[in-house]
Amino acid sequence: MPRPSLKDQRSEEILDAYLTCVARFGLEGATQERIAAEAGVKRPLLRHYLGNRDQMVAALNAHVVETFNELTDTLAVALAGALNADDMVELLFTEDAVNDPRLLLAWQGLSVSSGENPEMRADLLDSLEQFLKVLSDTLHRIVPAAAPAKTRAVAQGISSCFVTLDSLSPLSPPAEWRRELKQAALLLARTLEVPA
Amino acid sequence: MPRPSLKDQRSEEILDAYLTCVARFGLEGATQERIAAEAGVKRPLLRHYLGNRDQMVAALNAHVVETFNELTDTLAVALAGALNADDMVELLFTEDAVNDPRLLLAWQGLSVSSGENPEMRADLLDSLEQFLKVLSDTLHRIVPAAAPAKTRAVAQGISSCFVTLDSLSPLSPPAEWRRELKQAALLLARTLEVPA
DNA sequence: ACCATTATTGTCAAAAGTGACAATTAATGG
DNA sequence: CCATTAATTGTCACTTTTGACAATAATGGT
Repeated sequence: MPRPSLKDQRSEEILDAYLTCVARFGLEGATQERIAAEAGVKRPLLRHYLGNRDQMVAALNAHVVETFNELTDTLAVALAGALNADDMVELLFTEDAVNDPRLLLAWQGLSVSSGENPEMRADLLDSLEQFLKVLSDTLHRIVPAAAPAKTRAVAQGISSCFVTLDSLSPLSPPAEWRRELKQAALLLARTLEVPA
Repeated sequence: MPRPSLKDQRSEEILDAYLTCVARFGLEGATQERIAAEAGVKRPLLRHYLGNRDQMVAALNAHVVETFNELTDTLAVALAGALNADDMVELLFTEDAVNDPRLLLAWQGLSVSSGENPEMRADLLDSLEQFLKVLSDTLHRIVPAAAPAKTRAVAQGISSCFVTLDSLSPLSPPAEWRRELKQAALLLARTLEVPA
């Protein structure tokens, strides 16, 4: 009887536009007008679907965290086929889906303003911890002999290179940097395979 | 004859307060009222000393870049005494002056919103390139035999760990992460000393 | 004491952003 | 065709932020 609800679809579209704006202007710079323009809708629709500003931020946070977690899961599956450090790094730095810098930029934008919101902070931290765990577990599977602490440190370093790549994207750094960061991750991963 | 000018001192104070606010609220979230409150002055003073909003952003960018460059120079001096990879990483991750996350956070905040401002973008990129060069040169001095490309990659990786440390600070991550990132940098640096 | 210059504050108008509600349009089932 | 529900838009009031100017206070030299 009722008109069919577009809530899910429209919410996704708006959140995606929101994500774009946060990546480009920062969390506080992502005004409702910019979001609406980006999404190609009128401003009042934002409120209709996502609520007021606080609720919008919460929704974006949930969306970012969820997307990041899904990405982590996808990555975990892909990494299951990695036989050595080279495979692993190759997968990490070529996965196209991962190559959307907006997600990481929004993640960082949210994290800076998460001081007043413990829940957001915890979710963001958890999502990163989960990502680290996947890297760490993969490394452990590939090189079981390595000390856990060392494996964990390597995972942190690789994650760091990976994150840095996206966080630098607004500066459009020279193309070599991408290769260099990738190679750094590679060198780091190999340190596990060649125990001193 | 005239009243003595406090322009330099006050400008520094205000810029420091500005830096604090940008680190905490992001660039767009650093309103003049927050800055004024943080600096302990009335809002019109900001305009008196630094001009309008655009000029304030430009001034902050110049300040951040300058401070970062000075820090890089200081680091270069300190690193001149490093004899091996361990020394280098130890210096990097203990220098107290470097340990002010506000600078890096503001740097990142500025970088995301630098798309519209090519000059800012160039200055920010240069400051990071200079930092990388110091790391790279130090590594080359310590291990001259290493291939330049490899040295450069290692410098990128170490820089990445270093930057990540500060950029995560708003989430107040577990204390282990600091040690892990430090050890990742250490492992990476050592890869130069043990050529395959 | 007076002058020149600067610091500092007060105040107002304009602009941007947000919240909320009413009104209109559109689609589906009966 | 009608009723119901949701999508979509229009619009107004309120708050926040910014820009700009005037006015006052303070300081150092003459």
